[in-house]
Amino acid sequence: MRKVADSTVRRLSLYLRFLDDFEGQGVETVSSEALAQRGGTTSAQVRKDLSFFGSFGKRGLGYYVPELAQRLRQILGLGRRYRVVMIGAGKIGSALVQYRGFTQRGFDIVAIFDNDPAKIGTQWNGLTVLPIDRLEQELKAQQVDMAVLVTPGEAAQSVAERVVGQGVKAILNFAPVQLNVPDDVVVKTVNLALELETLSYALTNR
Amino acid sequence: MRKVADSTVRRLSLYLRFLDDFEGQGVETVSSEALAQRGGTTSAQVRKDLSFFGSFGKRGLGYYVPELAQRLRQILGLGRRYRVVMIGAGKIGSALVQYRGFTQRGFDIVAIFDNDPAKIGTQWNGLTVLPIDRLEQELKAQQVDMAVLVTPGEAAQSVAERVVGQGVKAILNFAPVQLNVPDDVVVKTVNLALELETLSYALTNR
DNA sequence: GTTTGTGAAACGATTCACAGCT
DNA sequence: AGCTGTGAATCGTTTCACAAAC
Repeated sequence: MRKVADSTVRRLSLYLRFLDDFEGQGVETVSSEALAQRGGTTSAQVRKDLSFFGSFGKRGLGYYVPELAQRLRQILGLGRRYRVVMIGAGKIGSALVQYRGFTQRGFDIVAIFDNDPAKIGTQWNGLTVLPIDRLEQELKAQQVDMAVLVTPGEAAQSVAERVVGQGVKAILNFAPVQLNVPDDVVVKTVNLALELETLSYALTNR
Repeated sequence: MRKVADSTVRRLSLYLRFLDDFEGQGVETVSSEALAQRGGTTSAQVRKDLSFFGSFGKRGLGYYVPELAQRLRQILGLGRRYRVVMIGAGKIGSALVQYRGFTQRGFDIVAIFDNDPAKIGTQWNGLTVLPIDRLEQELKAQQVDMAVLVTPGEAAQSVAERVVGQGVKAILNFAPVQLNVPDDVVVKTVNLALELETLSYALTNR
């Protein structure tokens, strides 16, 4: 089952959200065409995406909404909760800590770190901001699945190395730099400046 | 020059950041290989990316750092400033308003809207939060290039239609929904839940 | 009759490899 | 000799189209 395109996984995640909506509206079955329309893609694309993982539909009928949702949750690894540490208690970090979607989707923030003495010791959503020196100690003390990096660009690589050194295998990176990590570590970078620049490109070239 | 892949544009934006670094270090020329290494890609990729827009290098030598940087700024449409409105003065909105990278890269936030009476009238980084009812009026009064949407999911589509109705052609969307807009409007969606789910997928399937 | 699941075809992006310039 | 610029080859993804299932 290896080697499924990133674009496919992202679409699965979208489909799951649509299924949740459909389920909320009491819809029982859904066709690949209906999912496609909601997601701005084609029915063939939907079926192909799903086909990498099995065949979940009934011909002539479509997919049972709750069943397909359940399958997708399983495929995406959402049948469990994840323990997440946040590194950087600045503006974006603070917004993320309070973001409901995190917890709702199964991601629990279990520690927050910063190196600013003014922030260390303050309370964020029930968690005390810890000094960054305590990073290794805390990662050893509690099992952690992911790190969210919200540090300045200069600090990001070194922090990444420290969390990777403690066995963390997934990083969500908001620092505007390209992180260098071993092959068995997954990094997703969200780079705002880059998104803005693709918009400015699109506005310019029309 | 039409029809350049999104992935190409994103890489150009990365290269530009590397060139800024190189320039800061006083490096005068740079090879496609050097840029490639910094960006985790290949020299052929770098040259192909640039070749869509012209030939900026000298054979046997590489590229003049300041010249190539200048060219990339031009290609990406960064030779001017953009006027941006922010819609939604919640946690993420507030973090974004204060984010330095916005202004640094040429994007000026010129108005902020919300529908929460508790927020309307408060000051955000020198701007007064306006009631969302004033949206059309303000968009008419001042030329605006982009809208950043930081509303709840339910509100996003309707707000998008309102800004598009006033002629805005670019939207940066942080609401976790798929926006439906006319073909001549560009939307970039940053969907946190989706990024988290690709990470969880990656952690699960190894 | 409807809709899935999937090989095959079409399309698009990346990599190769080398001729041509400096 | 070194490095770019670019057609040609390769690889990966999306779309087509239809037989099989209900």
